[in-house]
Amino acid sequence: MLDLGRLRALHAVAQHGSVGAAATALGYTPSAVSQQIAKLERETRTTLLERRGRGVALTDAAHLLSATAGQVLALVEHAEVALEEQRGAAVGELRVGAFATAARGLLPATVVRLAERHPQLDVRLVELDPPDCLEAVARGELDLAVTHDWVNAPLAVPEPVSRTRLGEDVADVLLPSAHPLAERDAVEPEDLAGERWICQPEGTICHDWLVNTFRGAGMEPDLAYRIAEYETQLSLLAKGIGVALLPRLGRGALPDSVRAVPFRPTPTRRVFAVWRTQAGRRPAVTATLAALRDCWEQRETA
Amino acid sequence: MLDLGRLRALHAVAQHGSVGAAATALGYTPSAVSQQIAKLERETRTTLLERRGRGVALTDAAHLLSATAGQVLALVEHAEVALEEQRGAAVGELRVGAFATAARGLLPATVVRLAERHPQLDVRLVELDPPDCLEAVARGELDLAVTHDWVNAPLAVPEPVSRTRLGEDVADVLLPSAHPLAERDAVEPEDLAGERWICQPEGTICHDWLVNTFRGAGMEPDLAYRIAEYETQLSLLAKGIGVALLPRLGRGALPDSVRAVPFRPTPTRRVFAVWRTQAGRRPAVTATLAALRDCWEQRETA
DNA sequence: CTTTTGGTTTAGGATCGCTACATGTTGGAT
DNA sequence: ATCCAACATGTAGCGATCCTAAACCAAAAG
Repeated sequence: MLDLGRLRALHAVAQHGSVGAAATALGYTPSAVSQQIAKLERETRTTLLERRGRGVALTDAAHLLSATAGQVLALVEHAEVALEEQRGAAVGELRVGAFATAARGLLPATVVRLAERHPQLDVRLVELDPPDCLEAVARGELDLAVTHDWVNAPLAVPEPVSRTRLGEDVADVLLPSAHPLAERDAVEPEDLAGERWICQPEGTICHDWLVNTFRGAGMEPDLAYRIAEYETQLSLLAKGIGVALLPRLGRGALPDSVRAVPFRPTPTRRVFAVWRTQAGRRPAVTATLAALRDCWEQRETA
Repeated sequence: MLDLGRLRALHAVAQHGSVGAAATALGYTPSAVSQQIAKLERETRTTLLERRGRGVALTDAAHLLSATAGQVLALVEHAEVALEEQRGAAVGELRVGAFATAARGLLPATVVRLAERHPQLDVRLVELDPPDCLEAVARGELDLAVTHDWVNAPLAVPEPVSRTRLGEDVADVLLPSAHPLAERDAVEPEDLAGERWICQPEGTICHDWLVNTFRGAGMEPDLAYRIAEYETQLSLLAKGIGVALLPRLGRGALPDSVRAVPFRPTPTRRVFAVWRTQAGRRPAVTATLAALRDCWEQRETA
């Protein structure tokens, strides 16, 4: 493998026409340049310089080599500049995870905003449950994730992971419009005894919250429909065959056939962004955090 | 000015995925590679590697730098080749890969011939399966490789790789001399129903060919002995406990206790030499191709 | 001839870059 | 819970490298 310094020496001689001039240009003594080129000749087993009168002339091989050396040097210089530029710019691939609701209600806007601000950034999004999010981030499979917790199960982030709170997400009870309670200001567990619930599968926060709260009131909710998909839940609601507890985040506009009524006590979960602390210095990560916060604000004011 | 050696180290880490693998590929210790990259980081005032679990991950800057490093290395290699070409002599190190049979039956003669004709040439030989051969050549870890395909799985060479056909290799059935079919002119699958086969492991061409051909005739071969090593196969044959399908290339003289009988349909594979197209102008490569062709001829006439 | 200009060689000291070995983590196996 | 294997990094030291300085050589100019 040819040495870059020697190539530079040859190139300088080609450009400046003499060993001395090249040496001055490079800040060396002529001796150094002469030695470098002698080494290059030994390495390539080629004659590069020929004495011509008092000066030197380049052989064909030297011209050839000098030409590619010029390209190489330009490339390397370009790379150095690019590095400098890139320091502070958000570029590259960023793998983001988010729980389903956030993936629906928060991330699309964030991805669009990032694409506007940082066209060099390539955001990959994957929907993932909160515990998986955290693991994936810790393992480095994700660069950043949006996750949540709630009071009964606070989020414990492992050592090398940082987090920041984006805000709080409140869940309401969704009722068919024809339901007797549909126009109430708020409802409590006691009001909803005997209802058939549309609920996410076991292990999700909505499920746990519901079961917990009802048991706290000495009751057991009837979880008749275990549905993971948001649209499915909505169409069950629209048919009027059950009630549901659904977070505001990512809920969108409700059809006329469904009403949202606040629940007491208020089901609240805290939404976080998490990332490997080490990667926090990546401009791409800080830019995404900023975009997430912006989009969260915008959502709240809307 | 960035140092080429350090760029190469970074590029190797990017390609091989770990410091250790890169070190092996470059012929250094992991410590050396680690130090090189640490220096590169200091030079560029950039973080390039991040510890991730037991291994490392490249930062955005590192990916960027590695990409241009790849270009630079390609350019430099191109320049080296051009120089050598200009000189016209086959010299330097030439890393050659070959599948097992060729490594046994073709390469030894080739290496000897090359050593006679081009004493300056330093040939390194490594036995490698065909798919690995192709990859290694494409990645530049080998300068040239001898590989093969067969009709059911034609060889697809990636873009920057060239190939030339050396010839065809035919496989025969090997039978114990005492076998009733041992003196036949040819045998067919039907003749060999119920035989216990000595065969190479799954994934090898002999194995696939055998299974394919028998299934085409509505039968299933009984692959009783899965042996990779040629000598072991031969000694099993000599014991008379099975039959085998073995290519003529690299077979050598058979002991009296074993007979070779042609098979119908004839199992044929095409043997190729492959090399990076760019390196094809290296005299060392063309000289080796010539030597390979010569030795193949000689083998056929023998 | 001598001088001037320019390149090469040699000697020597600073630095570099490698290896060997020790250390620190992590993740899987017992 | 504990050990072990895999992997990366830190340290010390030795040999190679690369520079400068100074001597040396060769060609043109006076």
